[in-house]
Amino acid sequence: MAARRPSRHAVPASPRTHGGWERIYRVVRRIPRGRVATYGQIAELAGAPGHARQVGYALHALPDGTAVPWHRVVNAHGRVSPRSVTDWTLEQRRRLEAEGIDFDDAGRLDLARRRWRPRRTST
DNA sequence: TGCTTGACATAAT
DNA sequence: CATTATGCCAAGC
Repeated sequence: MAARRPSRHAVPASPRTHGGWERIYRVVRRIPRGRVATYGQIAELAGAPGHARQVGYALHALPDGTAVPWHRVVNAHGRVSPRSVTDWTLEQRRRLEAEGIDFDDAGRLDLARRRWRPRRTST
């Protein structure tokens, strides 16, 4: 599909220059297939409660084709966060549906049922 | 060096 | 349900 990168302004991420995104990616990678987590949840698990916005920024900085399951991160409303390039928003939803997650007419998924619940913050 | 922007969240209105 | 305000912080310009 749209194998186009959304990079509109910031291309990130030289694996070396990255400041602390690594911490965030590590948490996102733990999200199991068929489960989702919210930005705020990721921030908290990453040890940075309240930094939800930075989580979004970090995911934005990911290169396409990354191993990080960025599509499993949705906003607190249980919806796929609308971004600048619609194609990728649809791609995210498509991937989630492929993992068995269903959306209602309002474009929301059942967070209460699909939310990832890790036992602990990481050991 | 300093202001603006942005895959967000939460509370208040 | 939508809008506004505030917190957070890295990257762009």
